[in-house]
Amino acid sequence: MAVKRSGSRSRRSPARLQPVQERRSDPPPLSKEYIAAAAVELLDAEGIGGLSMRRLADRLGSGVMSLYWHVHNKEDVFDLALDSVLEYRGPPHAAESRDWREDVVHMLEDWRASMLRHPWSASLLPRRALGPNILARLELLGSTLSRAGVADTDLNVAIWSLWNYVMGATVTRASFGLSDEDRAAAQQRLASLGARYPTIGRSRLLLDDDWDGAFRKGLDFLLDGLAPQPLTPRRRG
Amino acid sequence: MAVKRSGSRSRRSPARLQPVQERRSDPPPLSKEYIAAAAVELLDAEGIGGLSMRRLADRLGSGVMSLYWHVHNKEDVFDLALDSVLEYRGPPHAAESRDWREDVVHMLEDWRASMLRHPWSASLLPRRALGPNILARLELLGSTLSRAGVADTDLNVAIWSLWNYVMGATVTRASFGLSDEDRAAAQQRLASLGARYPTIGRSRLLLDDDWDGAFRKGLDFLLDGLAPQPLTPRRRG
DNA sequence: ACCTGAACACCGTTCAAGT
DNA sequence: ACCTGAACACCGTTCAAGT
Repeated sequence: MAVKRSGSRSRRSPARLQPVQERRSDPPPLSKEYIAAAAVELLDAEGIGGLSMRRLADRLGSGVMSLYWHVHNKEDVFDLALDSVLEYRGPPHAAESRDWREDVVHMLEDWRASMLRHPWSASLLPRRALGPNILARLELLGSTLSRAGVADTDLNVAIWSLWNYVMGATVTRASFGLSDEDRAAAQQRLASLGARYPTIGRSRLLLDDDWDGAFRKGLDFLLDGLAPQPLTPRRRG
Repeated sequence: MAVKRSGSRSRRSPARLQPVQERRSDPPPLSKEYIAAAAVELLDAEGIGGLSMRRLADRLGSGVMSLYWHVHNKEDVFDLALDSVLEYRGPPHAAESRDWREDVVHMLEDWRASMLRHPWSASLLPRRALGPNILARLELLGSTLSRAGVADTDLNVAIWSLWNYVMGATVTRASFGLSDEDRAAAQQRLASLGARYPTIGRSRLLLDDDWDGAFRKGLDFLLDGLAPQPLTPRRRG
């Protein structure tokens, strides 16, 4: 039974120094986190065009303008949604971390996978705001590379190269991976223009769909270059 | 005398763009190309949020709905604008082409530069539609790599890896390169959270601004990997 | 074939006000 | 501190109609 909170209001005992406990009322409290979560749901369900402040408020059971108490504007909502989708728990057995390269690959594959799970995140991508989860990923990437022996002077280049590659791969994949028949149609169009585009027509560029494999291969090339001498992993005991 | 036009829309807010310059008083032809050109101007001047169908029509001196005869919808306008900005004349002395690697680097640096000249293009990026200029670039890239000796089975991976890298670098650069003080502020914030992000705080990741150098370096690593043995250019005669 | 205004169903955000 | 509705200044696109 949904006992209305309004009734229990009078029952409020003047409990002494109540810790900052939040009351769970049926109209939810409306916090930044809660707004972000609802935005992600909406974006997942309706895509990037489906998120409006009104619809978001609707979903949260609040008035539209209530959102603006917690959030600066719609851009802010996008920033929150993007970052909230990029939490990272770290590579497996991080404590032991016997192979830095394996760790880096795990981090970057997870990054890409997290975004592809929410394809709208790719189209949000050129954003100035770096949320805590994104920063944490950059930090972890940087510290791992650093521990692996990348010199301080090369560290930023290494981080940005890898970041760029991951972002580009994600954006591309999000663009072209959507629909098989779309891609087939595009390749068809390409073939019909065969004279103009012989090479990519022949190679069936738009039909090739080993995206994961291609991602991994390019990543390996980058890593080969960024840490030329294959450092032996930290020797154990 | 452009009586009809100036008369009808005299209620104007004070600061409009380009008051008299392009009022040629000729009836504008209104073609796809013309619309694309106007869209690019508008996007350059006002950014991605500044392009609306109404404003575009205004700039073209036509009614809003006239656009829809030439264009399917607003997405279509974005596609046209993006592609129109990506024309490529080819590498220098293409006919002689003594060094494939030099050519590829030129193509990709030009690609990135073209987009950075119109920063809105980066935020348009995850698009399904490949216009003729984009396809021409892909074709030229593919054929150059192929001539350089990249095996057919590796060609798509090579093309996509390079494309991904370029797109990612462009998107990132467009995001963070905008304002110096923004970046300084962000790095400042990072420093204040120094405990949480020691590595990228120390490396001053957000302040590093040798974007061009970093781009070139990562690109070289990729090219090293994609064409491992430095093939001598096709012997002539 | 090409262009048009009016109308519809939306937007994000400001503001003054309510608790 | 937190939430609200009304109002403003916009949107993209459908439609029926005009040349």
